[in-house]
Amino acid sequence: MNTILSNLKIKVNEKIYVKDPETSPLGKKIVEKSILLIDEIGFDNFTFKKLGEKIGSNESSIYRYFENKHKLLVYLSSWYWSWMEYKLVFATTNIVDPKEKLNKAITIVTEKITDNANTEHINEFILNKIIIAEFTKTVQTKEVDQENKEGFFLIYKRVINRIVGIVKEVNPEYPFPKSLVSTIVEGSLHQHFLTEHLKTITDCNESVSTTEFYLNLAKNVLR
Amino acid sequence: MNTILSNLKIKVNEKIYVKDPETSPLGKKIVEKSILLIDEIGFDNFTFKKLGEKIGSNESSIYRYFENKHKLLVYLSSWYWSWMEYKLVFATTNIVDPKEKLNKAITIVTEKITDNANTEHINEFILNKIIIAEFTKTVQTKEVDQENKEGFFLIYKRVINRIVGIVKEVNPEYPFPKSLVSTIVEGSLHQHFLTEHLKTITDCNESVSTTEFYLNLAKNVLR
DNA sequence: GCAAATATAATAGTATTACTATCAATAACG
DNA sequence: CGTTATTGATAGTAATACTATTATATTTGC
Repeated sequence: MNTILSNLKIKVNEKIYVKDPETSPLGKKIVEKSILLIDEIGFDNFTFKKLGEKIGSNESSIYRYFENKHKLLVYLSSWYWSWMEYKLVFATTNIVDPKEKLNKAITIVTEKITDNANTEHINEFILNKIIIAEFTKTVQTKEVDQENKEGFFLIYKRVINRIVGIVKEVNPEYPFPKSLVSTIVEGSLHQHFLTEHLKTITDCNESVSTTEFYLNLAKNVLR
Repeated sequence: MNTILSNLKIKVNEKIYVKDPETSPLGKKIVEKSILLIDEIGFDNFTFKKLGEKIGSNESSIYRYFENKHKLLVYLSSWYWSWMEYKLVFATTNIVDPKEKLNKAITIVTEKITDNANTEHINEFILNKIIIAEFTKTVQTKEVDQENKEGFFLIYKRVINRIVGIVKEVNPEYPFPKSLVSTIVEGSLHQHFLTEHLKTITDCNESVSTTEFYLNLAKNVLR
């Protein structure tokens, strides 16, 4: 899979950026180093000025790619969920048994990323850390309805609904497939966060356990 | 219950504030109006200057109560979860059957607040809206470990673990009680958010449905 | 190979945010 | 009635979140 992914260009909604960062070395550097810097100091403390210093480039140059740091985070999230979608499709095609397919899908979206799947300038391991720590901030803003209308969260919603399709195959009678999947996807990010920071309210302790919890949950709910 | 609650003073960790807002009219006004203003413009756009204008008071006076807006939000959250804890305790004492007790508990924490339980200066209906929209921001910061050590999230964790106790009564064999409860509590806030803003990835549409979904989920998982 | 177009860097500047400090005015309390 | 605590007003600083302008590279198209 690695080789396939390394050749694949992940498409992100054009409205998210001013100029496509994939089209220039500086753009790629912005993406690459912003991931590292957000992980290092947190999104709240992250500024374009600090990023400029980090990449030896000018603040104003970064503004030519992204309007503001919020949009940059939306871009990184979109990239992440787009990447997830590819992983999902790859892992589930040709599997006939719906239950097995669902287990694969849940595993993909709930497991912690431990390896870096060699996309040249994007460190998936660290990007996953950012998504765990900051993803809800991309949607939880006053502008969510406007941005949703503009398609900023399309890929995320598509990932959810792809899994919803599998859930319906497993049990067409189950009345809450969408809520179940959005609970699993969002919830697993939250469980990873708790594992790291608020250990007393989670049973998950390594990468395996969060996935185990949700595999068990889905099995029980859909039988 | 309303009358009991209106007499009750909810206790919040002293480290969260500079001066206890409950001890003065200005303090109460800060709490009251900050809830309205955060709901109105969102936490990201909320500033002490704007709040000062809104309450006809000086920015610097607000700083005498709260170090910064983050701490104010942590205060509001603590108040909210403390209130939840009271509601939980009231609704579940004297119920013998663990299953019934759990159903009551899940209902309390997952239902949308529709009435204002007459705490003089706090509008619980709007506070609930803020928690839905902004709660994760209180924990998802770079300072979470330090603040957790200082006990900023104690009440929240106590609410979770109180319900965990009931889950264990219902099914002592179930291996993930903490993750289940933290998924339900956090997840229900998320579902309420989706219902409001990203309707295509949730089945919940009114207050009832979110609770129904989680009641059903818990029943299936714990049988 | 050179002109034209494009991308980047450097600098400056503005409005807002997130505070801190100081001092005067007022209210509360014993 | 005087002390103390509380609030208000003003000022000031450093950082943030940008925008605008101009100079300098770099690319590319003919």
